[in-house]
Amino acid sequence: MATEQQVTKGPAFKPAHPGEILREDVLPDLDMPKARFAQHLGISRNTLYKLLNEEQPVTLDIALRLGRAIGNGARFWLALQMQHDLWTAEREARVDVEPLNWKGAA
Amino acid sequence: MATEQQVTKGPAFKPAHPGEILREDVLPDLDMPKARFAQHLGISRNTLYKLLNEEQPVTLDIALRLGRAIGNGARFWLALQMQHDLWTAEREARVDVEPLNWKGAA
DNA sequence: TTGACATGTCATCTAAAAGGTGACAGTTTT
DNA sequence: AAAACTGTCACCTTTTAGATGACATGTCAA
Repeated sequence: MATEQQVTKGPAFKPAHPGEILREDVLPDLDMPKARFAQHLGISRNTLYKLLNEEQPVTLDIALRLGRAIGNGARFWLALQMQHDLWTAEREARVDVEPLNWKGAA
Repeated sequence: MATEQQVTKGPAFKPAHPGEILREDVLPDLDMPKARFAQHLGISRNTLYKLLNEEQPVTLDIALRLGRAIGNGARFWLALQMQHDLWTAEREARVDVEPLNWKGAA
């Protein structure tokens, strides 16, 4: 019999990068120039730029800042990033590890 | 009126570091020397050591490996790490950011 | 029209951190 | 006793988040 994998099957579609949410949902409603927004968050204009362009992830630190500023908690942004990373890695990364057979196995 | 914070109030107790779970729950039941376990995961003995001693986090990469080997999916280990990081950071990190008032605010 | 601010974008530097290698002494197993 | 496992360290390398600074545009009010 085949050794079944795929324990937690993720969402069918690529979860949005936090930058997307930020760029498409938050920023438009937020009436504030990006430059000032960055400044308000206490990060550099450049970092915000990369974030919005999905070139850089939402870090723990940045999640905390977004959580405070926008008001939905750090967890939201961090989880969002995690979903995204997981989804990507799960179908890109070539991790060659065999499932172990042990007492506590499912 | 006071500007209410605390959007997602986390767990009351410090969420376990993945290393703890690994060390206390998994490894004992798993009948295998740590050295071999590390080797099986495709990581160095040293990295496993630091992980078990909670000196190093479960990375995306390592989460994938644990997920495969142990059989509960990467998400479990990664989320575990996130909980832990969040909890810690939320009460250690001094992030000085004001809540914004905007259209889409809660 | 000129100046103050905004933007997109890049190149560069740094500080941190994950992870490997190699070593050592000590213990357990065969 | 030899072989294998352990805890633990001191490195070294590579990657990466993030800052700074710069430049060319673009917009807009005075």
